[in-house]
Amino acid sequence: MPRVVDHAERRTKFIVASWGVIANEGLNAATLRRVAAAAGVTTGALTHYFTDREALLVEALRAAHFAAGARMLRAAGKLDDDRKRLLAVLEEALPLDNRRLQEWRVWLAFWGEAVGSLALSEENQRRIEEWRDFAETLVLPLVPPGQSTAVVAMSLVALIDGLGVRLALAPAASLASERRDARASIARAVASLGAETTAERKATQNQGGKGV
Amino acid sequence: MPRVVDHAERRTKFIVASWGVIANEGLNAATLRRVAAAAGVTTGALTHYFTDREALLVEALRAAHFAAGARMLRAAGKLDDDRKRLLAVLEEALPLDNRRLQEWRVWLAFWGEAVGSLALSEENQRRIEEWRDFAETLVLPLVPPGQSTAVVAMSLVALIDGLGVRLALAPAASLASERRDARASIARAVASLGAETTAERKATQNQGGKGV
DNA sequence: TTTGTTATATAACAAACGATATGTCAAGGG
DNA sequence: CCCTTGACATATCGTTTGTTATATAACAAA
Repeated sequence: MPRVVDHAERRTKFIVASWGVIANEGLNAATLRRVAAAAGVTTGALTHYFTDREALLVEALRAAHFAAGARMLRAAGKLDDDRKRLLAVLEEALPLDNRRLQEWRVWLAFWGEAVGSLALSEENQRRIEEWRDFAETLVLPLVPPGQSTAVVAMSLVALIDGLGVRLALAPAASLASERRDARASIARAVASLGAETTAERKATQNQGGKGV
Repeated sequence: MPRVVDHAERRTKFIVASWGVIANEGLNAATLRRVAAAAGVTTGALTHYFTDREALLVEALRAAHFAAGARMLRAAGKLDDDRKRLLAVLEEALPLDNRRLQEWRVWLAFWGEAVGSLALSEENQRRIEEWRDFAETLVLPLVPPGQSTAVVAMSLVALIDGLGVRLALAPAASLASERRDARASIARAVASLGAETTAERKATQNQGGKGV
């Protein structure tokens, strides 16, 4: 009897609409009216699928985390070599295209707001821990015996976060060159990581091969 | 004839009050009424010193940048050794005490809002460039001849930003251990920076003057 | 004391917000 | 054909916001 629609499809439509508003106009601009308008409907439709504004925003953040996590797992699965896999995942994490740039701006907006909101800070903390654990497994076979895997992984994660923030805030004019520098930065970090284990045995190979 | 007050002192009082509100309750909570109450006055006093809410916030951001910059310059001036100076400045940049933690949370809040506001993004961009230029001058004597100074500096700045974000968002329970890891992370980064220049060329043995 | 000027409190107001209630239309089973 | 049910638009309420206007208090000079 009821008029039938795809609930999941509607919800993701609103999620995507809220991503666009947040990334382009900031989290404050993501009002119920504004998000509904961006999705081409009115607030009546939006409140039909999300009880609260906060529920919408938390789900938007969660969905962004999930999408990014899925992409990174896919990037990791393609490669066999440990160092190449690490590099591929780190590159996948950076905002090197517009979709990922939007994602980073969404995260950035939520980070600022996470201070005052318990639900947001918990969701953020969850993502941070997952991302760090994943990085540790990737880094494990590459870390030299004398060093702490946790510290090495934390350093790489922090490097990605810092580069991501920088790219997310970069003006459009300098975005291309900043992206180039960011890729060179993580290439250097991964190369110097190997230099103390494998490359030291092979001696002098990566000096001209990968340096930028 | 006029009733005389110290204008600069009043303005900084409001700036400091807004820092506290932003760091503890988020940027959205930093309304005129809330900031005025945190400063112990009403909105009438606040609007007497700042034309806009935006003017107050921009000045709060600018003042936070200025305070941090002054601290880092002071940290740099104390030391002569290049590597020690770099490490000291990087440690000074991290949120290792409550005052700096508050500062980082203020920045984080503004980063999220900078997307939608031209004035905020410009002020942010200014600070990012100054910080990068400063890092380049510190890194210059330590970077090996084959590598790009800009990339090395960018890597270190990104590392600091990533660690700072992580610490700014860390729950109070794990803050102490996270701070320890962060210090280990930058110590490792600075040490590995020297390892590729002086140590590699001089065979890692005899370094009386400039050793780690 | 008087007077003029500034600092601050108080009050008012329109705009925008989240939330909710109500109305309307579409779709299918009886 | 009717009637139920869900999807959605529209309208409204109470609250909070930034901003502005007005009133009061403080204070220095005349």
